[in-house]
Amino acid sequence: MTESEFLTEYDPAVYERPALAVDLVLLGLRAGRPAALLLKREQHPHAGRWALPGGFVGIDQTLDAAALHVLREKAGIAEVHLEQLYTFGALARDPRMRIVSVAYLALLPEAALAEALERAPSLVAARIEVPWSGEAGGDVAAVSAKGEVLPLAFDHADILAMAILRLRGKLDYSDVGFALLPEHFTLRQLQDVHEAVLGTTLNKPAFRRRMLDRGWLAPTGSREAGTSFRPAELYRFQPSR
Amino acid sequence: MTESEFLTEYDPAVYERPALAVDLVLLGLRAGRPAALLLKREQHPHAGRWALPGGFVGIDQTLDAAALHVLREKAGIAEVHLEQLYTFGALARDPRMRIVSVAYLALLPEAALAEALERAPSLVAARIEVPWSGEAGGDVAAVSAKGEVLPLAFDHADILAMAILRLRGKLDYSDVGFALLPEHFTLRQLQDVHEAVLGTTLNKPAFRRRMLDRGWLAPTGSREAGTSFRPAELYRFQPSR
DNA sequence: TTAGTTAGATGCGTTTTGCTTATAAGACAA
DNA sequence: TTGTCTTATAAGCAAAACGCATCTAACTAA
Repeated sequence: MTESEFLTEYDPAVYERPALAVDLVLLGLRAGRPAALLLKREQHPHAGRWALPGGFVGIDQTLDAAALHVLREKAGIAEVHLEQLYTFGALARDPRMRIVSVAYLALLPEAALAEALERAPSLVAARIEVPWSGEAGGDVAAVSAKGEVLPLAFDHADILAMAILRLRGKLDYSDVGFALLPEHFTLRQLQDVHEAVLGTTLNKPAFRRRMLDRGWLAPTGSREAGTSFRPAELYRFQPSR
Repeated sequence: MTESEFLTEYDPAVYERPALAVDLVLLGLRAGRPAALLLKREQHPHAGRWALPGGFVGIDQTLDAAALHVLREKAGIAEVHLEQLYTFGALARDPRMRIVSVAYLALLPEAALAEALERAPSLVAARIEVPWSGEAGGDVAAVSAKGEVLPLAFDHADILAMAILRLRGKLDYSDVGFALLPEHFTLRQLQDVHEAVLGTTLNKPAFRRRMLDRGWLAPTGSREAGTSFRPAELYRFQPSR
């Protein structure tokens, strides 16, 4: 959009249009590490490689709706944090035809991740390793539970890298961290989420203070159960006062 | 992109595709306030309203290339900071047909902004006002030099809002601020940029210390000229050490 | 020389942060 | 019942960051 001359002269049928798709990074934590849900490609191109779940954008579908559709149909989940990441438009992203893809980031609490794995058996959770090269964030690697490096299809390594980097960047000034936790959680669990995403360890008292001072945490009054030591207070996320 | 079944069954010719465009927020500072370059629409729809310069994405054009093309053709500039902002895909953004638009943010130093106004006489610089509603950032308003509120076309108010918000968010942890300055600049000019973007005043000694400690500033040894008072040291931006 | 103006530096109290240490609360075993 | 183990939570303190007022430097203009 879009100057007048351009559009009035523009006949939609004349110019070939790129196909438009969405790709979803379904991100959660497994064993204290970031993990994404991937699908093994059976057909060419990139048969045998691992891809993000995705789908085309219908002519009467918003981008968000297309992403939600993929979330429901391919992962069997809804009700998770979903945000647009970035749009990838390299010419040869897909060897078959020109496809521009709007990447989305979905954040799954552990339960949602397990549920997705159950409902969609073709999905596999792969640990995502991001070398801490300063801030640049070099090449990511997807690693299976057995420790094998999974080759990624298309430009999906770039998309995964951007997802992790975005998450890292937003973590301590926004409330995205809570999207990876169940409704009730302890401060230690919240810190584990931050440490997993950042790939570092954090100072416990400082982290507690910072989080409590934010005003986002409401104590529930109850405590975690099943520990063999002092149980921690359970908190709820309370959006901005 | 995109599961195998989906794609092999997908015949590009069968499904109607959204048109794909780019829209550019050409942002600079005028008289200490953020300003964007807008075009008055002459034709329907939204004739008489003001729009961001934009254009369609060619089938053999990357998104960045399409944005650069608009930058050169419609504003007569190149060599400015250009980054992808967000992709807008509401169904009725454009009443004529379904157009998905990838928004880009270009940051123009004062000289580039003036140059664009000269080379593309149809462009008008409009001050962008963003109410400081917490962080949410309510409706933006584009205001002409004469103080008139310019009605914006399509969803371009949303795009402008996102541009300003993104800039505010990145300002103090990234180096985007320098993209709005000439090669040599004083600390006061840098502070003016930050104050203009944030819409607040900043503490001078604290700002100086913070900026100098970042290690991004290299003193040139020369000083500004033409002042009727003590001239300030000129600095250069030196990317990350 | 003096007044006016802004650059740049200094000093200091307050707040934030990192880190260490102490106390509290539960399970469990003796 | 009591002591031990483990983690939660709180308290204390030094270092760093920050906000703010003030002081000095450098230049023009009269």
